[in-house]
Amino acid sequence: MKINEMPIPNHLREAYAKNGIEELYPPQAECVNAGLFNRKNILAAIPTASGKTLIAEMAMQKEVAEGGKCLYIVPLKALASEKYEDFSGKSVKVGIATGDPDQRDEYLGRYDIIVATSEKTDSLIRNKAGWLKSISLLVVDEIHLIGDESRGGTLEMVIAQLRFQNPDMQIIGLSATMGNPESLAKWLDAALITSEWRPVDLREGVYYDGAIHFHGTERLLETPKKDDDLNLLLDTVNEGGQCLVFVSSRRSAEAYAKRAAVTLKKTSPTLDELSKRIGKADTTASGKNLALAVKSGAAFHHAGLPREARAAVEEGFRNGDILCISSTPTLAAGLNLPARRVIIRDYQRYERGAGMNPIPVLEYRQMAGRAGRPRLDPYGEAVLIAKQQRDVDRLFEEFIDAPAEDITSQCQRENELRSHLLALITSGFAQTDGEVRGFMEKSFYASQKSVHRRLDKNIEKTLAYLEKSGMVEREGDEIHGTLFGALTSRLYLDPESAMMIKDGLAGKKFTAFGMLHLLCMTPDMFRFYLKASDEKFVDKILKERSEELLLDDLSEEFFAAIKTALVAEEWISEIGEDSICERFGVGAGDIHAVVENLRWLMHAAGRICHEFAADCDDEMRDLELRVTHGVKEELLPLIALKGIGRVRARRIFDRGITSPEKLMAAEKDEVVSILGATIAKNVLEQAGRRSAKKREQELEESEDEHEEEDLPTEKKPQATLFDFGG
DNA sequence: TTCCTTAGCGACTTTGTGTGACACA
DNA sequence: AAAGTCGCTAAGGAA
Repeated sequence: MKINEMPIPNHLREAYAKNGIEELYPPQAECVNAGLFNRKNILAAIPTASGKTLIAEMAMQKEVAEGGKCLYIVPLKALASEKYEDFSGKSVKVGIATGDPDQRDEYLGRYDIIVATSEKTDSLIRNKAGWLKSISLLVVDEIHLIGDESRGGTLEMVIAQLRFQNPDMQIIGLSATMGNPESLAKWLDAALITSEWRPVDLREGVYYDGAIHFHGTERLLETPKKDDDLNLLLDTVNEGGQCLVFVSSRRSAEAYAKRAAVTLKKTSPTLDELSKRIGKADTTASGKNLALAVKSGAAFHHAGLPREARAAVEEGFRNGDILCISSTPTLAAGLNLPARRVIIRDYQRYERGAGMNPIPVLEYRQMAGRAGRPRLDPYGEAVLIAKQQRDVDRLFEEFIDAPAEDITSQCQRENELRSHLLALITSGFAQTDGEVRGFMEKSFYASQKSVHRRLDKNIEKTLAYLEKSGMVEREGDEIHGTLFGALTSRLYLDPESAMMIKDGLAGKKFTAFGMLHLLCMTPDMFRFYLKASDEKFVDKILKERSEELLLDDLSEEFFAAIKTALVAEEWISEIGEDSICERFGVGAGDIHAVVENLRWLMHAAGRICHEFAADCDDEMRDLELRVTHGVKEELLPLIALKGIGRVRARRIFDRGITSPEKLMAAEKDEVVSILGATIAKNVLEQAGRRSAKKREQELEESEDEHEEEDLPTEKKPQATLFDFGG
């Protein structure tokens, strides 16, 4: 089937022709035959790299040409930017919506195609973005994630809500291969396309004792000299290919890269440059290891690395300079980074309380699917490593020849349900008990199970919880959200988190550490693992600072929250990243994750306290700023200036310039000598404007105070959802 | 023989990833 | 449960 015959805009046809795309891949053609261009719903469960993006793009471009609007949902922010780049520059207006401040939500309506993460979409629904009603084509990438324990429920609810709002909307689901695609297709009312076809031949095999065993054939490695996992690497490198090695822990990833570097011993100016770049981006021990390995052509990749270091590794690999990356599952999903050979060394993973367990087949498929770069490699190889002879057959059975798992709906889980039911009510999808039930009756969950007793019971329980928490109110048959419930939903908080924040300060004294710890205890916060060596920190806190803590508990979570809060506290005490990382054994990337997470929760907590809890607006606002910038309280006046971060603020402050006003009063030459001419000029201008404005405000405020004094003090401030600051 | 490096062994430790708010001149 | 780290001892090689 030819691209020329497709009912897509001319400019797109030309763009494809320029890139040498003239013919559809077989699974793409099947989608067309199934009614892709006739607004039929489609579920394409086909392998990675078999052209899913092209299917979606053609459909979206046609839809836009006919006056429609498209939403493309992805699971990861990194994927959102990748797709945004893909779709941009082709005569349609493309927007991106993630939790990062990319673009303002209101402006999103102006775009033809909007790329968004599932959580951001959920949040947009809760905040009633009007343009969502005009979405006429919905594409859901990696739709099999509907079965993901932690995030599947959100995706399911998002799809259900969008369908409810826009009954005529076309849906295209793009999925990895899974066990029960029929069941998902049925729920989506979609034509099902399944295929194993790939543009590059994929050979899957098991390595044991000097040879890779494939179905039918085997490949002997020449003169193996080292450990198995290194021989497999050398074999590919000698042929001019690259390797991706999947292991089960960060430590293993780093160790492998170290060994690979010693074995490869590649040198090049580009590698030296990359190595330097990485050394700058990550100055912790882990970063030094990486820089050293990269010098010799090997690298590792995991979430402990800061973004820039990760990006450098990805770039080096894509350009062919780095010959191998050993990686935790960070690279399995997401980013498109194929390699000639993929080595799945660790096919088991530790799970808390359950010991080592084999990874799901679905995950194996995603790793194996990274093998073979289209148009660059003659074939791709995915190799599992057997430790004993008898494992060879077992690995074929368990992974290579195994069917992928079935996916099951996750939206009936209690912690998912409480958040999503609240959203249904506060955003107006359901106003009565019956409507809540009715909505959930149309869920994927209900379509999978014929008996709905459990769902009914969970709904009942959850509604009772929400009512007890003061998030919803009943009036006869009607249910509606309270102000507290509405705010919780709009802030995208788990109701449990909102409750903890609201009640946490009651009768207690505000301290920064106590607040941080409270936030670290909420289900919305990520927490560090507790190591044996961390006990001394935790003990010390319990002995010396338990007064500051707002909660009392002895659970493992509680201790993990102490560690996490300590990391945050050091961050806002201007302690260097390196020393934090060393003391707590975490990566630079982890600190950024904690900070990001806390920024969001701090903001949310500020709003909740302002409206519904203790009066500590100033403390909350200060702490939010301190978390955002990583500074002590004393630097807050300076940090308000653009171009002044934690480093520059500290430098000026230590010279006795402690506020914008003092900055104005200081010798110009001195300011220039500290900050440099350009920044100094910019900053001085800002400071001037600020102090003028401040004087004005103070005048106004003193007038206000006079007026307020006459009012009865009993009157509570109206519960409006206004912002701080300004 | 002495000194230094290395190999081997056992005890001990640790164990993936990711999304979310809001909006300033 | 399994991989990696660390510290110890024994072994081997050079001076």
